[in-house]
Formats: sequence, structure tokens, C-alpha cells
Amino acid sequence: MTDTETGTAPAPMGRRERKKAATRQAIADAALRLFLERGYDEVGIREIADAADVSTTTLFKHFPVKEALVLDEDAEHEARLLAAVRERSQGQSIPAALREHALRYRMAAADGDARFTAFFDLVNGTPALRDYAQAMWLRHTGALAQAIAEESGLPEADPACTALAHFALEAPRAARSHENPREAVIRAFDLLEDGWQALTPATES
Amino acid sequence: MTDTETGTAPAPMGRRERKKAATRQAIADAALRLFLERGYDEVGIREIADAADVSTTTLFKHFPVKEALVLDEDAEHEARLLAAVRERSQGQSIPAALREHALRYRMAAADGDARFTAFFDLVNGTPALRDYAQAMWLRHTGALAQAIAEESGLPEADPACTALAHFALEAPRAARSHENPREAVIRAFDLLEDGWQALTPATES
DNA sequence: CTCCGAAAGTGCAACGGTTGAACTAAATGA
DNA sequence: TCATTTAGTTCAACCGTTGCACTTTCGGAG
Repeated sequence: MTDTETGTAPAPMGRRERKKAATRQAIADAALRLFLERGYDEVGIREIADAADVSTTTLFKHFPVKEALVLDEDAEHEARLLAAVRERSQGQSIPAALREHALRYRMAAADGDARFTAFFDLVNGTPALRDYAQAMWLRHTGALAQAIAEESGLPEADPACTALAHFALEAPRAARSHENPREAVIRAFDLLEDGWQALTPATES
Repeated sequence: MTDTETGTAPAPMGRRERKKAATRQAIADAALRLFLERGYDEVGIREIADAADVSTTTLFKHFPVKEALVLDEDAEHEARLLAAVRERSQGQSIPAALREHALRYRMAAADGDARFTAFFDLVNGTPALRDYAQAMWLRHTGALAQAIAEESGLPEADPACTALAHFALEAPRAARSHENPREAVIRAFDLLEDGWQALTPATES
């Protein structure tokens, strides 16, 4: 959340952009603090704007919708997703790499620090945020499908690539209803793994 | 849409329930007419209520949200879905049966009558309605997973059943981005077909 | 038959997210 | 230095949705 040295902007920004970024950060901070304190649905937009000392109009100039106050569109997420496929270890299949990624980045790890866990719980405990997050992941379907096509040697337009991409991104959601989501995700990827193997003509490098 | 002899209520209703049903129908008719004329987003709730000569409060007593004015929760949809699995032809695999169902009931057929096509286009051309419809389908995941478990002999709690159910229901959406969605759906189910075959221990009847 | 309670419907006011319009103020760059 | 951007403001509204208090009307039990 606190973007301390996230390396997002090593480019020297002018006073203007710095102020803009500061305002944005102030809004996001205020929002997250209030949400964690009282719950997403119990905090209104106007209240957040007040806490950050801006007008609601300004708030919406920085974040298109309320959910975005919590879930920032992050280019890193997509980068990591594609990297998981492209830079997978030797001999690892594409579905296996995607499973690893899903387990690492989308299933709550009981160990992480408290701040992160609280954030995770906030998202997972609020339907609006859950849905928004899932929709964000799905927006990477096209890019992921393309990466899969390149890595597998299948024609880029092969719908099988899109299908694998979409299913892989949906797997965590499908697993959500089970007692043990991690196990369920693993099993879901078993399905994809076997199906993919049958579909792909042993072209993998 | 017009439930002329849909067989939904052969039970003799009292005057009261008949009036209620009539009001509901009047609202739905007015809404659909206006939506088709001017587009979903261009018609407000208050206007629909006026057209049906009821108050907005009454409208919301019949339909929980705006989208429901177009997409009625229909028990038949789930029944057909489960029947597709349970009453599939001899030797047909479960994924194959699901593919058939998806192609038949979820991909626009260019031939059908104009009224139906217009309705289909309205839904598919309005993001809010598309999403709502997809969410409705996904609500059948649990029931479908159970049916799959029964038919396949896998333990009912096996996440693979949920995974197959979820993926099958998501397939049409995954195919949406392609030029030829039908072909894309077919290919998506190839993936599931092969994966399922590998997972299932030849227990099928 | 009558009367009571349930349920349909009404009217109105409000809330919360979101948008538009008209405007101010500050930073930028020529 | 001046003109152009553009972040930010203020205010008012829209839209979906909900709550409240109230009326009407049907249905059933005494």
C-alpha cells in the first residue's frame, strides 16, 4: 500500500506531478485507514474526501470508482503474471507455472505480516471488492493468452490459449467455495494441466 | 418473454396472486419495450415505473435490481443445465454434454425469430446485463458440480467437479473476445474434455 | 358475515455513488 | 511575462436503491 520505494517512478517529476501524486496518496491512505477501521460499506465517499481534505470531485479525478480506492490498477501484477509463464523453470509446463503463480499471489498466506493480512481480509470479505479484483485479473486475459501462444508455439489466434488464460485466472474464484481453497486450486489446475498436455503437440521448448 | 402458456403456474391462483402477477408482467413489459426502443442505460427506473403506472417502490418489490427487469431468475435454466448432464446420450462425456448445452443455449443463433434476437442483442450489448447474466449462470455452479459428481462417481467434495462446472459456465465468456465465438467455445471445451478424461478413472457408466 | 391480519401498493424523502458545469489557482513553458 | 494547462473547488443534480408511514384490498377464521 505505502509505495515507499516501489520503484514506480524513478523519473524526476515536476512540482505539479509530485503534488498530484501526494494528493492521490493522501486520498488512498485515508480511504484504506477508514475502511480497515469500520468496513468498506460503512464509509462513504464524502467522508473519505473530507478525511483527505479534498472534494469528492477531486477524489473521482484520481480514482474512477470507489473500489479503485483499495484496488489500484497495478502494471506489476500483469508483469509478474506474464513472467510466471515466460520465465518458468525448465521442463515446467505452462499450466504448472500458472498454478504456482496463483498459489503464490492469490491465495492468502497465513504467515505474512499483519498489515498485509488485514488488507487481504478486507478485500476478500467485501463482495464489491472481490468482484472488482476478479474483474481486474480478467483484464489480463488477452495479454496472458498471447504469452501462452508464444511460449507454446500455437497460433496466436488459437482460442485454446484464451481458454487456458481465462480458466487459469478464474481458478482461484472457482476454488473459493471449498473448505480448503489451496487444495481446490491445485486440483483445478490438474484439470487444465492434463487438458493442455493433450492439446499441445509437444512443441514446448 | 411473454409467458403465454409457459406452464409455470398450472396452480389456480387467487385473485390476489393473479393481480400481483399482472402487475409484475406489466412492469417487465414496459421495461423491455423501453429498453429495446432506447437502450438499457437511457431508460431510468422512475420512467419505467411511470410507464407501468406503479411507484418505484412497487417496482422494486417485484424486481430486486434494475437488471432483473430484463433477466428473470428462471428455475428452468438450471433444470435444463442439470438435465444436459444427467440425461446425456450414451457414451457422451460430461464435458461434451456441457459443450452441447453451451452451444445451444448461450450462443446467439442467427436464425431464431427477430424478437428473440433483439433481446439477445440487448443483453449482449449492455455490459451491466452481460455481467448480471454471467453471475446468474455462475450461481448454478454448486448444483452443477453436484450433478457432475454423481454422474462421474467422483466424491461429491472433489474440487475437480466444481472446477469443471465453473469452467464450463465460464467458457462462453472466455470465447466472447474471439471473432468466431462458437469455434472458440468448442475449443475451450476440448481443453476441458481432455483434462477431464485424464482425471476421471473410467468410472462413467 | 364480519372482522382481523397479511400483503400489495403508494408517496415521499433520503442516501450513496457518480457526473457535469462553471470557476479558481497554481505551475509550466515559450 | 504572459498564455496555456491542469489540479482542484463548489454546487447542484442524476440515478439506483431503501426506509418509513400510510392506505387499500384480499383471504380466512370465528
